[in-house]
Amino acid sequence: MTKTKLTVEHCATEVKTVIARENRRVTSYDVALVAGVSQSAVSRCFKPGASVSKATYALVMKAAALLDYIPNAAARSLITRRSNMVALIITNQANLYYPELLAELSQQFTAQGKRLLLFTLQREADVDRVLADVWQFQVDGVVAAARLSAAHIAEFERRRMPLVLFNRKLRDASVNTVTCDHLESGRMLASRLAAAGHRQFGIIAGSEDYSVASERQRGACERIAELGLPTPVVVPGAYDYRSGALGLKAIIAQLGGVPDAVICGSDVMAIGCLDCARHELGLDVPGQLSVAGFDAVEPSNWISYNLTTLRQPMPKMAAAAADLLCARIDHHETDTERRVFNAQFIEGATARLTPAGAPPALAATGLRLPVAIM
Amino acid sequence: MTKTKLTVEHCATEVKTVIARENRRVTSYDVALVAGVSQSAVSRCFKPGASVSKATYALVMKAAALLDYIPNAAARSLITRRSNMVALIITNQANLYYPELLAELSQQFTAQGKRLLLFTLQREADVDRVLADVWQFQVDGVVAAARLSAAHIAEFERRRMPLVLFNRKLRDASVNTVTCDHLESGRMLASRLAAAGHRQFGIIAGSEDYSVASERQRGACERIAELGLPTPVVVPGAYDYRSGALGLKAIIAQLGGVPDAVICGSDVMAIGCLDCARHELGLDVPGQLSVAGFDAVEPSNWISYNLTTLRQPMPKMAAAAADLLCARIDHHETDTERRVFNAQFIEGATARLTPAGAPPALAATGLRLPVAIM
DNA sequence: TTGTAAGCGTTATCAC
DNA sequence: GTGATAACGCTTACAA
Repeated sequence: MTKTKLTVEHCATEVKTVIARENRRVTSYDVALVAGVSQSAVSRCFKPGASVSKATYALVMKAAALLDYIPNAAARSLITRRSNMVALIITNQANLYYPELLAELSQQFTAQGKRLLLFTLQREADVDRVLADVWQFQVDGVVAAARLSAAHIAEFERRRMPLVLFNRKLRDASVNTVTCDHLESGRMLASRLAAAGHRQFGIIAGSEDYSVASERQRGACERIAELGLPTPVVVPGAYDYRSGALGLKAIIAQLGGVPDAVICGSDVMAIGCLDCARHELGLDVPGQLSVAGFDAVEPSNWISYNLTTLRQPMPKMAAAAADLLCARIDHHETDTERRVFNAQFIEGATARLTPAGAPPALAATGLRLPVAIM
Repeated sequence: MTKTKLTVEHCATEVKTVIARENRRVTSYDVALVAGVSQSAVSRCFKPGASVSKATYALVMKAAALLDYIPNAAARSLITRRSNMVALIITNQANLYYPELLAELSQQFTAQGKRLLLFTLQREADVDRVLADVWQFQVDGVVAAARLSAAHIAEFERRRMPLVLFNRKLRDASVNTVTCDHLESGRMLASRLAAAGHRQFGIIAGSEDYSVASERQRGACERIAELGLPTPVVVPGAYDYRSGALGLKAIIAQLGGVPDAVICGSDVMAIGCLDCARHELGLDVPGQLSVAGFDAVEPSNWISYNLTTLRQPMPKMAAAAADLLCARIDHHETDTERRVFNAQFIEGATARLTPAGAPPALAATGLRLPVAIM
C-alpha cells in the first residue's frame, strides 16, 4: 500500500516518453529535471574542470545515462565559437597516392579533440567552389593539400581562419606550411646518380600545377646543370602509372636512344616507367637504365620493384600540420612558420648507385633480392 | 559642398569596423542593417526557394558580399536539426587499401549537399570510443565501413540515426547495407579455377574479424567441397603484403608441396604471394602455381602483376550507400534495404584459366603481356 | 557550489 | 512579400 516512490529511474522513463511524444531531442533541461538540479548544473558537469560537487555530478551523470543524453555540439559551438572540426581540403589524387596522410592527420587531430571534415577536389581548380562551403561549416581551421591562390590566402586572413598548407608553397605569403624539401630531394637524387656515373638523364615531370613534382624536377635539373652534365630530356606526366610508360617512350624518342637514368616525379610514374622498360622494352634495370622515383609509396617496397626512391616522413609531417594548426586555434599563436622536412634516401635496386665497373656495394645486392630455395 | 550620401558601401565599411572592434562574427542582422531590411528578409534570401522580391534579394546579396557574410551552419542546424554532415566510420586499413572509396563517397555526398566528417579507427575495436563522438557532432547519418555489434546497431535505432553499413554484414538486424557478394565471389573464383583443372587449393584468409575476407574464403571452400576436390589448406593472413609470402610458405609447409592454386583474401596478399612465389621460391606463375586475389586494386593491374582477381564496383557501391542514406535523411524513408553487388571477374595472367594442355584462350595470352621491341 | 538569465545566429510562425 | 517574435540547446557571467 506504499505510495509510489518517485525514483530517478521512474522519472527518467516518464520524461523519455514525453520527449518521444513531442518528437524532440534530449536536452540538458530534461537531464536537469530528472536529476533535480538546474540546467546550468548539467552543463557544468559536461565541462571538463568546472566546479561541481561530487554528489551533483553523480546525480547528473546518472540521469544523463538514463536519458541517453549527449551535449549538442552545434549549440555548444554557437556560443563557444569552436566547432572542434578542421577542414581537410585534399585532391582525390593526393588521397589516392598518399592514403596514409589521411590516417595520420585524422589521428593527430583526434588526439587534440578535433575531427576532420572532408573536402575533396576533383581537380585543383575546384578550390573556389569548395571554399564557400568551408566558411559555412564554421570549422576551426583548415589543412589544405591543394593549390591555393594568393587571393584565397587573403580570404583566409580576412576571415581569420587558421590555415596550414601541406606540401604546397606560395611565394610572398606568410602562411603556415609543412613541406618536404622537394627541391633538395631532386638535387640529392641527381647527385647520387651522377656520382655513380650517369650522364644523360631523362625526367618525367608532374603536371605543371602540382608544385611537388615540378620542384623535384627543378632540383634535379639544377644539380645536373651544376655538374656540367648534358641537359636532361624533360617530358610531362600526369602523376599516374600510365605516365611512366608514356614518359619513358617519349624520352627515348626525343633522345634517339635510352638515357642513363630516368628520374620520375613520383613513385607511381617510376613504377610505370620501370614496368615499361623491363617488360615492354626488354631493358635491364638497372643494368642498362636506372630508374628512380619519389615518395616511397607502399608498392615501391614490393619485391618486384624495390624502387630507388626518397621517402617523405609523412607521420612527422602530419603531426607538424596538426601542431601548427592547433597552436593557432587553441593557443592563439599568430606567427606563421614553415616546417620543412628532409626526405630520406631509399637505395632500392632500380638504380645503379656505384660507378660502373666498381664492385657493387652491399646495398646494391639488396637484402630483399630473390633467393631461390630448394 | 554636398552632404555625404550614405551609400550602401559606406555603411558596409562602417559596420565592418564596428564588427571588428567588437570582435564578433558577421551576422544576418549586420547584413539587414546595411541592406535596410529586416533580419528575416536576409534569412529568406539564403534559403533556396523562399519568397523574396527581386529588389530585396539584390539589395541583400550586395550587402552580404560587402560584409563577407556567410550563414552560420551551426546556428542553422540548431533550428533545422540538419547539420548536412555525414559521419564516415572507417578503419585505417580500409582507407589504405581502398582509397577510391573515400573519393567516391565524398563526391556522392557532396552532390547531395552533405559533407563527410571523418572517424578513423586504428582497430575495429575502437568503435565504442568513436561512437560517443559521432553522437555529439549531430551528423545527419552514418556510413560505417567497420564492424558494428548488435548493441551498436540498437543504439543507432534508439537515437534514430540513419545508418548504412558498407561491406559489413550483421545477422538478424534490419539495417541498410551495401555489400559486394563476397561469398559468391569466392565461389566463382573457385569454380573458374576448378574448371581449369586445379585440384589442390591453398587459401590465405583475412583476419577473423573482417567479414569480407572470411566470406570469400567460405565461398571458395564451399564450392571446392561441392566439387569433391581435396580439402584446401587454409592459413590466416593480416590482409597485407607480408601475409601473402608468409601464407604461401605456410601452405607449402603444411601441404608438403606446392598447391595447384592459391586464393588470397585480398589483392595485396595475392601480390605478396605472387612475389614470393616468383622471386623467392622461383616458381613459375601460372605455370606451376596459380595465384588469385580479390578487389582489383590499382597495382593488380600493373604489368608486373596483371593479377587474376575480382573487381568490386566501388563507384556504384558508394553511390548506393549515398542513395540509401539520403533516402532516410531527406525523404524519411523507413524501410531498410540490402543492396548487393556482384564482383566482376578480371582474368589477368596469374592463374591458368583453361585446362592444362588445352590451347591457351586469347585472354590467357593477355593484351598486356610483355612484348619485346627492337 | 548552485541557480538565474542573457546571449550565440539562425529558421519558422505568424500577422500585416 | 515583409517584419516582429519565438524557438533551437547550449555556455557563461553574475548573484545568491
